[in-house]
This record gives sequence, structure tokens and C-alpha cells, in this order.
Amino acid sequence: MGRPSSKNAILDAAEAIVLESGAAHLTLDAVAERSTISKGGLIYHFPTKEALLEAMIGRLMERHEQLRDQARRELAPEPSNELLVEIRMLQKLSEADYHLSASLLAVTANQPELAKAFHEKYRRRFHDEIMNQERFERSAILLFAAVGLHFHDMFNMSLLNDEQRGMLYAALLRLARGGDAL
Amino acid sequence: MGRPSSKNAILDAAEAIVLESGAAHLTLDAVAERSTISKGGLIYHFPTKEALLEAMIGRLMERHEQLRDQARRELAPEPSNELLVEIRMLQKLSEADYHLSASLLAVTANQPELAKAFHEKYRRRFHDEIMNQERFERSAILLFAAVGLHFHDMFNMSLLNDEQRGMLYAALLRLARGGDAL
DNA sequence: GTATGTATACCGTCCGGACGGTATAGTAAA
DNA sequence: TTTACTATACCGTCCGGACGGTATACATAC
Repeated sequence: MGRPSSKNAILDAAEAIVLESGAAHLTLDAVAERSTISKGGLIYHFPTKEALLEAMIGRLMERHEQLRDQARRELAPEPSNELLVEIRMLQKLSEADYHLSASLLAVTANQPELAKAFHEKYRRRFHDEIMNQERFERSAILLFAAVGLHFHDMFNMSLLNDEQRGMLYAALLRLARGGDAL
Repeated sequence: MGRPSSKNAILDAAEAIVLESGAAHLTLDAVAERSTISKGGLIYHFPTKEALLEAMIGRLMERHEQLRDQARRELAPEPSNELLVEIRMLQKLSEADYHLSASLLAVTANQPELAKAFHEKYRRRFHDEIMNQERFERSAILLFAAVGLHFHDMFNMSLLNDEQRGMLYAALLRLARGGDAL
């Protein structure tokens, strides 16, 4: 065997379980069964459950990064604007991304070691490229507004319908481009 | 005994455990021991763990409501402005509130039944009193910005120092009062 | 070209412990 | 007599993780 996709198959299974049944049902046995790999094989690839969760977070962060790149390419003609890129990326996230993010973030709330993997890249971006600007309050408000909406969606707290969400993102993007009216 | 504070003593113990050790260590046995109440007594008051969590969420929401009332009183001379109240309330939350909110929210992420208790009141306020206004985008951006910052603090994602946080809240409050410059 | 060794990639089973919940017998105040 | 417990003993389940074994592939040596 030795198929190189075993790890990915395991991660796929783990994601599916979280999305379908919630992180509470994410057990090693369940992942093994779902990925049609024995528990021993699972442990071979991911020695501990924490290692598995770390890999799940890693893949999610990669996906975010891909979406950011995609957004950056789309916005290429415009002057470089990381705040704009970040808002577009958040807008692009799918419902599956929401649920997965929420579940994994929830897990990290009780496992501080994992939180590091979650936030490290994010922090650097957040801080250096977006926050350290002349108009700090303006950038911060726009970024936090997008993030706040994202969190609402993540935890199913938002009551916005698609139209309202669209309007809100439009307003945020306009302001991130330098628009003045709020 | 029959002291009326038994329930509160139990909830105090449960909160302390979550704050000190994380929700992962919130077991019925631990709560009983910490509150110097027997496990039987604990089960007498909270027949299931879910009932206990629900009560914890209820108390947290009550505390938020109290802080809102407090903020409303402080702002009384000004024209009624629920958006302003909400932002001030979020600013008032302590670190203990952060951690408790984060932990309980994390728990609800995997127990949808609990999420209802968490969001019901919040949703009504959010929707009816703040979002249904003429300048929808403006209100939404300010509210989501405050909430986004709050979430960052909850999950230890924010890199803002106290000065920056103060500046940001000042800007949000100014805008919520009708200020124009962003 | 066969024997030997070694690393990789698993399989299947088992175990210790924890946890939520139950049961029961008794106590003490109101 | 009901309410509000205490104290203790269990039960069934589940879970993370350890362990011993197996199959394959490849390299090296003789």
C-alpha cells in the first residue's frame, strides 16, 4: 500500500464527522471506521488525537490561504490592499468552512496548545499588514466588522439574510477601498 | 439545610472550574467536590449535565443583561441608543467574562440544543432593536466591529494592547453617537 | 539470485480510566 | 410528611492509547 493519500483520507473522514455530527463525535474509532483505516493505522499517522486536530487545523488554514490568494488575484488590478483581500476572503468562505472553523475553534478553547497552531499565521498577518497603518481605527473597525459577521455566521448567531449580508459586504468592500460615506 | 444559595454555590463552583481548568474538566464529580455538595445533592438540583450547563449559560446571560442595564443608566442623559448601549456593555466585560463566554460558547458549538438558550435573547435584541434601522449598514458595521473585537478577546486572538483597544472603543462609541469621521 | 535486513504502512485487540448517571439508605429541618 | 439534602456504592459506556503482529517494498550482501 503506502498510498500517499492515506493522511488526506483520514483528514477527509475527520472533517466529514465534524461537519455531520459535531466535534463531540470526533473519536479516533469513528475516524478510523469512516476512513476505512484501522485504528492502529490511524495512530501510525497521527500518534495522538491532538496531532490529528493540529493537522485538521493546518489544512483549514491552508484553505483560507488559498482563498486569500484567489481574492488577491481577483483584486490584482487594484492597488495592493490586504484589508480588502481579507474581507473578500471572509466573504468567500462557505458554510462548510464556517462549521469546521467553529468546531475547531471550539476545541481549541479548551486546549491552549492547539490555539497556537490556529492563530500564529493569522496574528502576523492581522497585526503587521492590516493594523499597523496610519488610520488604525478605520482599518480595525472594518476588519473587526468582517470578522464579527464571520463569527456570527460560524456560530449560527446571525439573523442576516443573504440580501443583508450582501449589502454589508458591499459596504465593507467600498470602505476598504477608501470610500468615505458610512 | 435547604439554603436557597445551593444552586448558586454549585454554579459558582462550576464557573470556577471552567475558568481555572477549562470546560474539559467540568465533570459532575468535580463540581460536587468543589461546591462541597454531594453528587446526589448536585443531581437533585441539576438532573443532567445539560441542565447544569443551561443554568450556567442563563447566569452568564443575566450578567450581560445587568451590564447592559448599567450601561443604559450611565448613558441615560443621552437619547436612547441601543447600539451605543451594546458597545458599552461589550467594553465593560471582564476577562473572566471572556473566558466563561468562550468556554460555554465552545460547548454549545457541539450541543445545538444548548445553543438555543444562548442565542435566543441575543437574537431578538440584535435584530429588532439594532439592525432594523434606516442606516442598516452603518449600525451593522459598528455592532459587528464591537462583536468582532469581543470574539477576538474571547479566544485570545487579539493582539491589541490596552491603548489600542481604548482607542478603538472610543472610535466606535463616537460613531455610534452619530459621529461622522471614519 | 537468493538470503538477510530494514523501513514503512498498516491491522486487530486489549486495557485502564474517566464520566454520566442510578440506586439506596439515612438525616434533618420546616 | 415533604423538601432538601449527605454518603456511598455501583453500572455501562466510551475513549485514548499501547501493543504485538503482518505485509510490502527496497536495499545490501554473498
